[in-house]
Amino acid sequence: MPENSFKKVRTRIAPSPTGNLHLGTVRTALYNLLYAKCHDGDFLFRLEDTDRERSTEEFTNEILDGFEWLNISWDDPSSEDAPEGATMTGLVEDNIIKQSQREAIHKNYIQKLLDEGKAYRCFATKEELDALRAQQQANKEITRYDNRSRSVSKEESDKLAEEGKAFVVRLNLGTDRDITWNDLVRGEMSINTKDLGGDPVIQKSSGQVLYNFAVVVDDFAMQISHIFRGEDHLSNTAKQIAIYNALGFSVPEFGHLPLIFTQDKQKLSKRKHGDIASVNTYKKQGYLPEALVNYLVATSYTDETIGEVFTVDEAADEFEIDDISKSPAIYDIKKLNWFNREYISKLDYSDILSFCKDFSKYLLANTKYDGDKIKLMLEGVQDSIDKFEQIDTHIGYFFEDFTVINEKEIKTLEEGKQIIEKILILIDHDGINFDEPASFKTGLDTIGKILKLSGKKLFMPVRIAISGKTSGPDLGLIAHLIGKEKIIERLRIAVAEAVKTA
RNA sequence: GCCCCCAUCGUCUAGUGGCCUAGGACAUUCGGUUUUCAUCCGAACAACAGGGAUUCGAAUUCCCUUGGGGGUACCA
Repeated sequence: MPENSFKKVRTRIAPSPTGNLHLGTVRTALYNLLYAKCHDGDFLFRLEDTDRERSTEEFTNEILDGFEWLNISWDDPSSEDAPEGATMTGLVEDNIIKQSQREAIHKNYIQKLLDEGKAYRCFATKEELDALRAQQQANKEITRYDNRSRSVSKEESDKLAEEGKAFVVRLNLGTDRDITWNDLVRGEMSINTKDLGGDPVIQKSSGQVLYNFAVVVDDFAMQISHIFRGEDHLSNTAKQIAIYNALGFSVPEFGHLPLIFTQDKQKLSKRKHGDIASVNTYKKQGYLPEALVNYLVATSYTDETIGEVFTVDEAADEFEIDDISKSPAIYDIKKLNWFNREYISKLDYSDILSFCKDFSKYLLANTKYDGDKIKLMLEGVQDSIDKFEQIDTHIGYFFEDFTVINEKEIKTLEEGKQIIEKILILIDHDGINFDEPASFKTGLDTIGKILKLSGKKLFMPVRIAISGKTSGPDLGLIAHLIGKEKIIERLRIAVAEAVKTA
């Protein structure tokens, strides 16, 4: 573990309730959680709800529900072994620290910086700043704030403020200075203050404190020792380190994680890529939280000893920050589906049943089948579903009649007409016992011998006739579940269809 | 524009100077098992972006080029 002055490893996830829970947020949370767990540290949660215009209660609940569904929980920041001096201000129910509860504290620190001359008021109007930018563009210069208000005297500044002139507060970054840190994922990092766009605003003219500032005050107050976040925060980190220094706080360790990309190699964003970025989508489609979590951790992280399929606890035992990749990971829904299948196939029947019930209109309205038959039915399709949303397409024919419209399938029916007719005769002579799943198959076997047919040629027409599909569980099982009467009906229809089109 | 980051099969990655004619997983294709289906098993396909340098030896170190991405707010 890298050394710093913090007494204990404490990490956090700090989502902002300005949108629904994002896959990237979850992955960031997971790596922070894993790092804390493998160092016997704490993993905390802070809600960054200071943007009053965009933050909503609805998003807050959605984020919290999402984490709960994923079984990601955080520690109590006020627990007995919390580091000395760690704040409890802003702590609300469920171990959540709300940033909006800490505004007074943020403002005190702004004032402190102002008093110490490390920050200053900037009275430049929007028009002034626009003109500056236009001028810089005309001169082909880099557009950035020129730190003009640094030179305003303290007296002047106080006077203007007293007169009620609007101002923002900016942090004095100094001149041409490299801000460096040893990034836990990327190694030595260095960003020059002149590339930061001028002295950053830390308090808006409305009096509201800005993200970069509030984060630093809160992270230090919470005694956060390690911060893992997306690499899109790289330049924020430079500004934040400057703020840590100005405030005289010890600086935590930073690690910048690779981003998740979409197929088109853009940052996975809710705005551009819609639902696929939102955790809720996966919940609604019937993914298992364990599978989603596993997939998310496994992109950008591999460990030979735990392999591909693992739980958070298993990963926490072996977690090494060095095993995190530096390059972005392209989001691959097929791989996620594979993970989900893996987890579904391992589920106990009671879980299968309860998930299927949540996603199936047929099971909801079921009066046809008893519990034993439902069990046979669901176990028959368990291995073939990617996500529970698909359940009804796999079991629909057990509940509802269908029409074969696919030309290829109709052709198969025609070709197998004789087989189907023979089965009907066999059933008519009580040659098949529908109480026995094996019986139907034995009957087919006999017919196959008579007609000198086997394999696909023998089975596929029957499969299509009784299920309307080319794949599914064992034929004997299907016949057993659907029952004599219905099977006869479907076989007769199939013969009629074959005749009609022949 | 400027700053920063990244670069191995289609995708996720293993690989930290010789064990690499580059390994695994997903996907794809083809076989086998299951007389059908699913599963399972086997196989095939397929990559070190390019150029220099260092070295007896480079996917691995350094430099350049190229490509991709991120940032550049009184958002978080």
